[in-house]
Amino acid sequence: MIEEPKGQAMQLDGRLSRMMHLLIHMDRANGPITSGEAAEMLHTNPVVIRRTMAGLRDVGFVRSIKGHAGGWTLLKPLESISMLDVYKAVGQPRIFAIGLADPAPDCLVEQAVNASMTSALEKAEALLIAQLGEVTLAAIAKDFDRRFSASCANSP
Amino acid sequence: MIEEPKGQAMQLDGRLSRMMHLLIHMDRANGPITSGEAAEMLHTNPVVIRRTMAGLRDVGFVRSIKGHAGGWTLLKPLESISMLDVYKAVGQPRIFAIGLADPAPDCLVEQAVNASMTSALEKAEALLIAQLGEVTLAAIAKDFDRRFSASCANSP
DNA sequence: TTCATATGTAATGTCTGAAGTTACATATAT
DNA sequence: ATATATGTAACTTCAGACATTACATATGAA
Repeated sequence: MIEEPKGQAMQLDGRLSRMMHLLIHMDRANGPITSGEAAEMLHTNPVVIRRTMAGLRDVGFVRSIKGHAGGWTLLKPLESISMLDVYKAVGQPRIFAIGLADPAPDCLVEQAVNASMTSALEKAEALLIAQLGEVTLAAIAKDFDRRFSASCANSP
Repeated sequence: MIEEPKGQAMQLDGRLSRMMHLLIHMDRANGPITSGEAAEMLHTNPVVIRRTMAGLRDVGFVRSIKGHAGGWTLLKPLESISMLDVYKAVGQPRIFAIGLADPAPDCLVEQAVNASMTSALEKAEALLIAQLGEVTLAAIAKDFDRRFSASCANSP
C-alpha cells in the first residue's frame, strides 16, 4: 500500500474558519488572550494572528491592548456576530478557485460562455453568502457545547 | 456597506471556461482544429491546449489525430454536453478558494466551526453543480447566435 | 527609570497549483 | 524523406496565504 503524503491539503484561505474558531475561544476566556496564546490554539504564528485580527478590530468586534497584561478581548456578544460578519471583517476573501479565463473577451463565443459561467457562480455565491449570514457564532458555540457534553458522556 | 477591492484576474482555474469556449468553436469548424489554432483562440499555448484537452478525449468528447491534416475534432453534439460534463472531464478542479484551516482538528470548538463551514460550502457547491448540469453547450452556442445577430444589427 | 511583555508592521521566505515554455519523441499525410 | 501534428516530460513563472524575522512602540510593575 502506498502511503499518501497528505501532510496538508491545498492552499485554502483559512482566515474565516480560523477567526471564527478564535472568537469563540475568546468568548470562553476570562481575560485577554495574547497573540501567542491564540497562535497556539490555531497552530500558527503570533504575527499571523495579529495580521488577521486587525480586520476584526477595525470593525469593532475585538480590542487589542499592548504591553503587560495586554492581548485581545471580545467586545460584542457571539449572538451579534454571524459567519458573514467575520467573512467581511477578514476582507471578503475570494470565494471561488475556478473562474473565467478572460473576464472581458472580444470573442462573442467566449462572452456567451462567460455569461453562463458567471450566472452559475453568482447563484452559488449568493447561496453561500446567505448561508453565512444565517449562522451566528453563538449557534456554533452552542453546537460546541453539545459536542462537549457528548464527549464527556463517554468518560467515567 | 463594505466596498470590495476587487482587482484584476488572480490565479483562477480557467480550464472549464476555456474548454467550453473551445468546444463551441470546434462545433462551428469544418475540419479538425490544431492545438496551435486553438491556442490562438484562447490566447494561450498549444501545450496547454493538449494538456487540458486530454481529459476531454479520455471521456470521448473529442478525438485527436496526429500528423498532417491532424488536430482535434468534436465527436458529440453540443446538446449532449453540459457544463458539468466539461467540469468533470477537466478533472473536477477545486471549486472554493476558502475552506477549513484544519479538516480534522482535535479541538471541539474547531470541529463545530468546521461543521458549520462545511455545511454552508456543501450547499453552495451542490447548487453550483446543479447549475452546471442544467446548461448544455448547445444552449450557450444559441446564446452566442443571439449575441452575434445583435452585433450585426449595428452594422450596415 | 528600567525592564519584561505585548502589539504593530515591514520585509522576507515558503509552499502550492495553474499556466506558460522548451525540448524532444512519435505518428502521419504528401 | 519531410513537413506537420500530437504526447509528454521537465522545467519556469506567477499569485496569494501563511510562516518567520526583525524591530519599533506601548504599557504595567519593580
